[in-house]
Amino acid sequence: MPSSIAAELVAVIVSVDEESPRVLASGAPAALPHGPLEPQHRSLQAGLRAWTREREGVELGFVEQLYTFADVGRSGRKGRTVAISYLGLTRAQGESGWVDVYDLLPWEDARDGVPALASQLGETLVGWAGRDGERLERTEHAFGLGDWAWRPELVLQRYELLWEAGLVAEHGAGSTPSSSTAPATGPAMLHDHRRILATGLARLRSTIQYRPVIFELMPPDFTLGQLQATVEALAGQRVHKQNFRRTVQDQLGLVEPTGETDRSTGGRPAALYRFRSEVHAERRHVGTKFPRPRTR
Amino acid sequence: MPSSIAAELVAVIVSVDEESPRVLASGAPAALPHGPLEPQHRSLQAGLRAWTREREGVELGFVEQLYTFADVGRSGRKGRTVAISYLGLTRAQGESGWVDVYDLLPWEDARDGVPALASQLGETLVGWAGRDGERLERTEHAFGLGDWAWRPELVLQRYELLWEAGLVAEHGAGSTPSSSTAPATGPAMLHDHRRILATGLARLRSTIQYRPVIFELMPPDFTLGQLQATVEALAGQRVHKQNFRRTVQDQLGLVEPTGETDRSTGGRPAALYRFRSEVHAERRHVGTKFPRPRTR
DNA sequence: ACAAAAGTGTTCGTCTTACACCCATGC
DNA sequence: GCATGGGTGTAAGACGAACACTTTTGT
Repeated sequence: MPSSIAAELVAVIVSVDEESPRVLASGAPAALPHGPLEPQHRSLQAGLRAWTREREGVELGFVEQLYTFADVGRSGRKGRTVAISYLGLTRAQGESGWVDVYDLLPWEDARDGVPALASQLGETLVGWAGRDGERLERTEHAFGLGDWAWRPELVLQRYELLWEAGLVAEHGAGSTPSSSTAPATGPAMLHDHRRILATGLARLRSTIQYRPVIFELMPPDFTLGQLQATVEALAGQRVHKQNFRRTVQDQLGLVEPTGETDRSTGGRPAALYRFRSEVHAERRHVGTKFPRPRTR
Repeated sequence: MPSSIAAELVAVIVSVDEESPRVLASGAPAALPHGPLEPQHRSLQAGLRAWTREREGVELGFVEQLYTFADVGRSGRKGRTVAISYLGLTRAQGESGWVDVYDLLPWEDARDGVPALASQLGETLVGWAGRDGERLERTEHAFGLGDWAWRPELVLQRYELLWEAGLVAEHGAGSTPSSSTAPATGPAMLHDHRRILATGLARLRSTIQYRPVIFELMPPDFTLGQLQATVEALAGQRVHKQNFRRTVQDQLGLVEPTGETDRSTGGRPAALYRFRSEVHAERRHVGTKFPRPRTR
């Protein structure tokens, strides 16, 4: 007979502010929206949507299950708490409650090259790894050292290395990083919420490469420049402009021009596009592949 | 405060018998290994390994969380049961308890072309979809109809369509498929275990394309022909021989010749290879991409 | 000899990345 | 005029798929 266990939902709700990705979080230490499973909802996804609408006033577009965390001691409570985490996307950029993702994971924004903080952390981890070949290889792989290129989607691998090395703070469990030697790695979040956030960002960065979920984050009408800026904000990486435009337009039928233009861009007016809603969910597997500039 | 809920683990444990993939299952209706979360295990993965070793006598290699099922009524029990499902790979081909995956999902083996059963089911689903454009497009996409190619990894999409149309039996919930018109779609499994199996096969077929987990299923020494047969058994699809060999060998450092040969192949003796264990887990992201023959 | 499977060399075409360049607007 | 971002054509190259062919065994 199954054991009785405390179970909760934790949500990584993401929107984009043209410049940077934002996540719903509140309190001190910051906490992702979370709460118990409500028995009245037939499916978890439906429950999450209702719950986010009622409690946060946010209507979700794309929703995807992330991971179920159940390690003993993951919450402060004694005994085991199972957390089923979800990723949700919304274009509602409602006023308050949003936190810049890169304030919480400050080494993850590589739009202007790999940030100095990431390089410092990589070096620190190389020292931590010492003679341990596996640790060293994981570090070089995750942080783009040696022969490896920086790969934006390895968010979780980077976070887990930092956590193992005691370089990131987690509220409650574990010790504070030794602030003398180590660089500042951003604020702790409640329990393991920062790990859950890292899981969500990793998944999102992977997903936008092969499914056009990016449109869930855009306003109804947008320019290709805005679309590119949104992709770059999430990916934490620049993409090749000309090829990005082509890729999007060649995904025949995914977007269509509205006929209007946006003159506020500071240069030539940009044509506005909209996502073609006739495109059904399954057709959308074609994805928003984006060409990365060959850095290195 | 989190609600108290019944929680269990369900495992999709896979091995390959050169000819066909096998999964651990037992009983009537067949059930995947499952049981309550044991409070003594710190992490779920560790728990699953210990649990599989003790109860099934199987030592797992690769382990990965699949999905957490929590729909009301998914188990026979009243109220909600949360099932955290895992995929595990092993080379231990121990005697009993193994069931051929394609006995349970008989439309999924496309090694000799898309099976007649899959085509029949596709046609039946087209009828079921009727004027519903989204259903029709999902069906054509999942079953490789119209302009779409058959994609082996869409296991779950196919299963869910069949389930929605009432064409697969699930034990307890739902009705039996109307046996007069519909083709036979294999035996029911306990509760939603066949759906969980479909989730596992889908994940496995995706994973082998970009991570060399295939080696977890091979004996220590193997020929490239055996390796190819194993990939084909899982993928449910033939691959191009010459390019497969090259791809494997070009993944420099992934395999190395043992110097021995296997003369039992019926033709020219085949060189034996082994997986290079010096290759650490993180390096292994390079993957076992396999070239598919261009069918269509 | 011939069947059968192992193994090698090379061509062809597509898709990714990059480069070069023109266009339309505000200041 | 010139800075700024929008927008198009085309070439270099990597990679995937296919073809043609040789090698080594068992019967």
